[in-house]
Amino acid sequence: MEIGKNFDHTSAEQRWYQHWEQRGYFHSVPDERAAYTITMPPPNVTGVLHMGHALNNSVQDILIRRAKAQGYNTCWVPGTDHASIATEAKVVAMLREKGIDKNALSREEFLSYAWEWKEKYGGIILEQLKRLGCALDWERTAFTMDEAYYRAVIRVFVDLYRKGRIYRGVKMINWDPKAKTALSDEEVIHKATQSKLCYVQYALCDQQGTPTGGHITIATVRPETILGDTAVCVHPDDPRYAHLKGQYCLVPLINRPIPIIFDNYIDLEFGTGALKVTPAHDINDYNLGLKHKLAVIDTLNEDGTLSAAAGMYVGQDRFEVRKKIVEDLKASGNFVKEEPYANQVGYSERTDAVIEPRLSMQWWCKMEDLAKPALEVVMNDKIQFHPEKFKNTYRHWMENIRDWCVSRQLRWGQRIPAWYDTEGNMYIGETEKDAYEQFKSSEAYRKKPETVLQQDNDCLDTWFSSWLWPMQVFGWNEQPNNPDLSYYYPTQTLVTAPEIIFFWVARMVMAGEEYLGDIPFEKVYFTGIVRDKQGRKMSKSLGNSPDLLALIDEWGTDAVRFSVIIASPAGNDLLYDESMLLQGRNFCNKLWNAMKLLKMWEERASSDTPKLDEQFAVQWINARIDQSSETISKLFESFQLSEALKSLYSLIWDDFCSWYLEWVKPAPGTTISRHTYDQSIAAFERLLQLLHPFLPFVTEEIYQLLTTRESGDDLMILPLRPVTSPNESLLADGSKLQQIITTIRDARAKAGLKPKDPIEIWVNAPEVKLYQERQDTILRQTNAQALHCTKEALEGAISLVLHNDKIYLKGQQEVDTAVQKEALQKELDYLNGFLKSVEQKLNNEKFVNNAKPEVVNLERKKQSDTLSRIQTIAESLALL
RNA sequence: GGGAGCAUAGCUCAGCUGGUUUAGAGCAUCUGCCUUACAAGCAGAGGGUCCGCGGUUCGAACCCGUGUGCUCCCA
Repeated sequence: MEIGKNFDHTSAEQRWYQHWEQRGYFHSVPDERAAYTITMPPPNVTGVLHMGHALNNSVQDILIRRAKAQGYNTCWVPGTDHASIATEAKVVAMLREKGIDKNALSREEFLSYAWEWKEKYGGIILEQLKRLGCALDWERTAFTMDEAYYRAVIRVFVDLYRKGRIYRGVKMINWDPKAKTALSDEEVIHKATQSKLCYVQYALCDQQGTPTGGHITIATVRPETILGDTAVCVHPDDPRYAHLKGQYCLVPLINRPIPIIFDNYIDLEFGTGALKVTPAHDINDYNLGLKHKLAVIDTLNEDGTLSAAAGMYVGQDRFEVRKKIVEDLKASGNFVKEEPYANQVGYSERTDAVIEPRLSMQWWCKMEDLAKPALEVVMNDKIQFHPEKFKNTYRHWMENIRDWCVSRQLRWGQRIPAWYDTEGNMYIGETEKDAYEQFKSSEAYRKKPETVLQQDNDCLDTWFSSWLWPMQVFGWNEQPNNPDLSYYYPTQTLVTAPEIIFFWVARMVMAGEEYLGDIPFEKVYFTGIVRDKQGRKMSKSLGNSPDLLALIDEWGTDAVRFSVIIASPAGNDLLYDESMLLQGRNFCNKLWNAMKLLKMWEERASSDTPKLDEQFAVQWINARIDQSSETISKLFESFQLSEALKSLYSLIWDDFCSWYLEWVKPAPGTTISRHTYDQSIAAFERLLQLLHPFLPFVTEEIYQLLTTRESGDDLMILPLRPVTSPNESLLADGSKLQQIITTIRDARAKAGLKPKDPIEIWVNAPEVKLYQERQDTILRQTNAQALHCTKEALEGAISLVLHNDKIYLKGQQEVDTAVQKEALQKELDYLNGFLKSVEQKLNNEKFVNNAKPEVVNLERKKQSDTLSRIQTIAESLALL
């Protein structure tokens, strides 16, 4: 195969993904190995790949590929979430385009459109994950509305109902008038909003509504709710209103008499200290209403227009009415004034409509008992959170948990398995047949056996299905003891965004504990939030999220993965900067070129015994790889993937390419020993293997091109060798050799010597072994002609000091002693300053007495090292 | 209003239970190189009041207090 100038990501990505899949590397079946399992957070079936998915799934893929190389039986389960609100909105919009009104359709008709939509668009995001290189077990792809999954959700609902944890009741809920559905507290986004605080006066009256003279002024930001007022409340200790005990006042415009009540809930400082009470439209007012047994007048329809109960403005939008009523209050003389007021207003996460607190009959799940064990397993680290700080967030929520509103006024989802007879009696069962069985033994049946039961119209919250994800993807409902579930559950790691810690993470823990008596995952890694360069969260509405597939097309998957991972330190936000793509692509190219270089040597390999310098280089690079492997293992344990990638980047670029390959590179016209060549290939393979989880395509492609492989010899499944401790003395020698070379190059550059200007090196050092043994390498790397050891100072030479070694360089030009002096003097000044700080410590009795002996010894060693360096430099300086 | 977190080079971040230096890396910047793998490159360099103030300690980027600024979560 012809090797191109650069890495061609387009063909490599297609080829290798297909190859891995065909070879069955993605699929897992239980065996004797330990399992490493991840169930992917199912993206919305409506979704398309965005930066958040790219980060999240790159991380999971890295963990999976690494675990596979470590010998685990890895299983990464893909799937999608039916996303009731988002999908229903999409389907409604599609119908509207076709000129079809959702409400004109029967449930069955609507659902058939919804399924049609799902079949057509629902798999897009999963296909996109293939482009990202994700090693997913496609044979296990799950969907939260699959038939079996549906049954599991219904079973859990019925079970919780029978345990008394699920109940039906009227409560104040967050109503989304646009989607016409209830939202949980978690789906409401509070935003600071500039509102107007209106002061309105209510005329005082008697119980019958006859004005008694005078009035009371209230303040409100929601004047349109005035028509639903059923009381005015003041603080019992407020002297301004003490005389109004037992009195009434009139609701403006409609002149309904309402009582003035007293409650210390009132904030004396706010507004006028008098609060209008609208139990139907405010949660606090609702609670006041319960306490004082106030009437409830619901003045709003489900679409946010005013209802007949309002008596005025019927059918008009709440925000229109807010404007109109102010005008009408002005006309009626009730309006006092208005002032600007900054408050928090709730918006729907899905539709961005202003949330309306609304009383409504909903299904609820009691959380207290479920929360208890779920809190405990996180607090005692049976489930580990990374970063740990999220334990606090988790505990805070769990300890203040409120009942979960599990019903949604939608059709797309699991329909609530409750049936009603004509008298409103309720029968809960997994099937309609169950419900009829119950009905048949009821009093209602005896009276009216011909009754047709009606099923509840609502469906369940999507999270009420996804909380079963890690169990149900392995067929929990069909058979709780099935081999897959026993083998893969608990899963090892969950990778998700902190935003859904309550929605999803907490609830999965609850479901796992409740139904399997075990945690669903051992570790949770929370990734950061993806932000743009300016620090703004990437979102569809801001339009600041790049088109991922376009990025992949242009830069390649590996470069995209590189850019995403390198910029996201464990658990911190990711500030996405496209310049990282360039770095990623250049890195792929660097690898490509290293391969090209090695391949060029192949035909120059000889049967000669390796030179000593080659042997050293091979041993050294392997020691460096040993050392990095150890570091990387530790970094993986704490999910420090960006650090791991950085260390690999530098190991490959600096140590392998810039140092190692130069050290073993055969001079033009000469050969390389076969042994060294093979060892170089082997070292490169080790590097590719370590890098593979991060950049799967370029590494596999190069691995395959490096040498002829047997079928099935693929990098993706190559077992990683166990971590061994590096040979420290080799590392020290390598590092010293690098310093010698860098010091000489630096001096050359500073002295204005061109790379081609010949020089000779003299070394006056206490220990010259390394200089002598690695002479060839030093000469080649510094473009020097000869290296001599000496015990004398050399006059008229460039004078350098490295630790305690004096190095002299002699070229053909005169040496500028002034520059030399300046450099040495600068170094001397630094060392003197340093020595002073060390001696300050050592002269401090308290330090010598209190500090640990090894710390004191360290300071002593610093002192003597520095003293001898100072002496060495002073000597060199004296000769200039 | 309640809670959590952050502040280190121009940018993004490391810096473990306080002691290997007068604080590191990548990117960006500057200088010199078209050296036959790579200019998508090579060889070098410069760059910091570790947010301010106070305290604990023989010793503080690190611990405590406080102020300032920012972010997130909850109400």
